[in-house]
Amino acid sequence: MDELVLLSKAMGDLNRLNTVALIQREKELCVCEICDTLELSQPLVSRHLKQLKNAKVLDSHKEGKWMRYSIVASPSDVLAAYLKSLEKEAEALNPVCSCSMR
Amino acid sequence: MDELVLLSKAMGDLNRLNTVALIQREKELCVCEICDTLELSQPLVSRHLKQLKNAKVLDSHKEGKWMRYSIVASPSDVLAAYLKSLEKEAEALNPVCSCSMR
DNA sequence: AATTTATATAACAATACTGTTATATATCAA
DNA sequence: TTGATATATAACAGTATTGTTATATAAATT
Repeated sequence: MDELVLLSKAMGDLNRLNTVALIQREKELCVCEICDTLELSQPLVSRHLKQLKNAKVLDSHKEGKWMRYSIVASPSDVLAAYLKSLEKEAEALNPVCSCSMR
Repeated sequence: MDELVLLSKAMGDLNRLNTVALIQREKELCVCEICDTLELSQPLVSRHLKQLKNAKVLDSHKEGKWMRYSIVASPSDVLAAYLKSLEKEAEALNPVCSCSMR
């Protein structure tokens, strides 16, 4: 039950929903791409990402200087429903402002 | 998207998740039954119910002195996933302390 | 080694949320 | 009509959350 509260809280913020939608659309993104695309400050995005990882929405791995974030491999049923719903929303978001890495 | 934020926020509290689980299990409950069963104060439950109605999780109708709450007739896909997940959780909750009405 | 770049964290102000107590409203019963 | 019951709302304290600015860490580049 606590897992479900964590997930719900993680999804209860527009910036985080947009972040998840964007990452799902692009499969994998680094922090600076999310900042630039959603026009959010870097510390803010960093903290949102931490919360989404904690709620088992996102995974991350380091790639040189960059931290790459992606959707977890096996989403829970509720998360899967969110992801499906966010697919449509993701179309409305800006194209990714690629950082030097891509 | 705002609807999804509203829904997520509504589900991001253990007392509200328990309330939804209980109402789903019992089909329909009045406020005092929820207070007694979950051992929460009446004003607190009242406010949680208002938030759940606002997020389109619950419906309500007046029946004499009582306000009866139930799950909305046509849940969104994400809400449907929550409800399915809450079915199991509901079993762990106390039996309903029936108010004079039942 | 010094500088730049990417990310994370800490400290803070502003706002939002939870749960409480007190009170208002509305219906029913005596 | 008076009192009791069910619910809603207002006011409040305590806590949590958001977004900001400043700073730390870590990898890459010069």
